Amino acid sequence: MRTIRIHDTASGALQELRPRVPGQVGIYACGPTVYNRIHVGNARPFVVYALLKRFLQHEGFEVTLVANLTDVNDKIYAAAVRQGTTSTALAEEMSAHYRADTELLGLGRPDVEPLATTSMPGIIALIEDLVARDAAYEAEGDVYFRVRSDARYGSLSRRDVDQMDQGEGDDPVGLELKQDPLDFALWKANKPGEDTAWDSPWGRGRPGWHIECSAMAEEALGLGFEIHGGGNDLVFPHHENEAAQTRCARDHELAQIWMHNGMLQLRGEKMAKSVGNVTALHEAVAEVSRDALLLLFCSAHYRQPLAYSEDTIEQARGGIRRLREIARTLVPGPSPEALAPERDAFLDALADDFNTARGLGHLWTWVRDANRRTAAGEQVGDEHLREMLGILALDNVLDAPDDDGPDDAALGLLRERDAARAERDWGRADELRDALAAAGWTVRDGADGAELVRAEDTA
RNA sequence: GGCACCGUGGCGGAGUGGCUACGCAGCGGCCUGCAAAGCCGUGUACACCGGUUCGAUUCCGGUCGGUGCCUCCA
Repeated sequence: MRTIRIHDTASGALQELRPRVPGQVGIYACGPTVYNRIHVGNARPFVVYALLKRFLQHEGFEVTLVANLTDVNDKIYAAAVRQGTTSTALAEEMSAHYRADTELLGLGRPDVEPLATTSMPGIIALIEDLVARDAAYEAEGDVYFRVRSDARYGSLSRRDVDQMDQGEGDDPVGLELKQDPLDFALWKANKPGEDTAWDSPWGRGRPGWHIECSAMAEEALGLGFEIHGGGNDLVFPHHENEAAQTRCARDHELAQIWMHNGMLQLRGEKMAKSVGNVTALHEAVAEVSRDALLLLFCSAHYRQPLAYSEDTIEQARGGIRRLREIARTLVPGPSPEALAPERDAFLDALADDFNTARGLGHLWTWVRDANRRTAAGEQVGDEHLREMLGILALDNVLDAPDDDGPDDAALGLLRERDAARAERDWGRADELRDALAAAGWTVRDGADGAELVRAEDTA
């Protein structure tokens, strides 16, 4: 079990992972608001935290990963009205899409996937506690959080409350009810056009955006859990508010480490629904392949912006091809001890703020050294590589495809070509190679004769 | 305007006070009938200007440029 360090946004420094209960780690990752299908950018945190969980498990930790879905929200109401459906139907439809789309990544499910709509008792109880402590107040059926009641407000995003632009752009009603423009809604009274509402001590209504996460995270993981994650666009206001709510209600911090991933960028700009430059996740998986997409996500440090472009996608595809290639020459079993330092360096890199990019450098060095040994006639065991790729959920590329090998027709052509080559009839041999290529097979001539490789693995 | 982050060789992308990251592409070579794959070799890279230092891409200050957030956003 290595010492794990993770960058904490609140302190701006690496923090050692120190679980409340030794060996047990809770991670809460903010998921999407389900009003349309998620895009590749939304997949980055899903991937980062799923892989972090795998790495921590590899290191011997027991990990509980919680990823919520926001299924009640202004955006959902608005989209439902536009589409002539109910917000409940829309949220359910998009939640199902979200599960199916993320399932395409082949990373399993988070251990808990709470919904705001099924967490109302906890949400309401938390708001009641805040009101009882005078950290929140009711106003005509709304409840607002009193930002200035939290002396540490702004500490996560390093903002000075008195320097902040004040005002809530699109909610003039709320502005009148607030005692301070900085305050934000914990509970919103039901309004015309909103087709869902829940009973509360303040009348029928629904929760604000931030309170659900405070409630659901505490319910699933307790207070002071190890890692709270999400995209860095959530640092303010979402996570700042989440932290403030729990702090004021519980006199305890919600999480120990606030971890934030960088944005996926398309042509230098954040990929976002609001920018309108999105590629749907399910389309990206279909076009890029699940394997290359994961490798692409690992190619840069999680905190850095990641360019999603023809070039970076092609490079990721090339990486997968290279792995498939070496898989053909490795044998099952232990790897040479001399290669262990690269495997260890890979693991050390992940332990140091989950630096997958640095880790991959060592993985590629391992691959090169293994290829060198193979070329020298050594049988190289795949154990190290399988271990490293397993953490990245890419060990599948080492396994032969389940579908059938070359059919009789292809093998016949190969035999014919062997015969032509034996007669040094190069013209005929090349024709047959072209015929095999047309049938989807790439010919590899080696010391032990020719073999066929699926063209999709080499193209 | 405020806060945060970033500017590394053709591209992507780590990292470090002095020692090859790594990958892709290119070039040369080995192997090969040719090719593919693999291997070997190959790049006066650290935005600019000052400062600290024996020495800075790395630390400090400034300039320029970019990205994110500033109550919709992963």
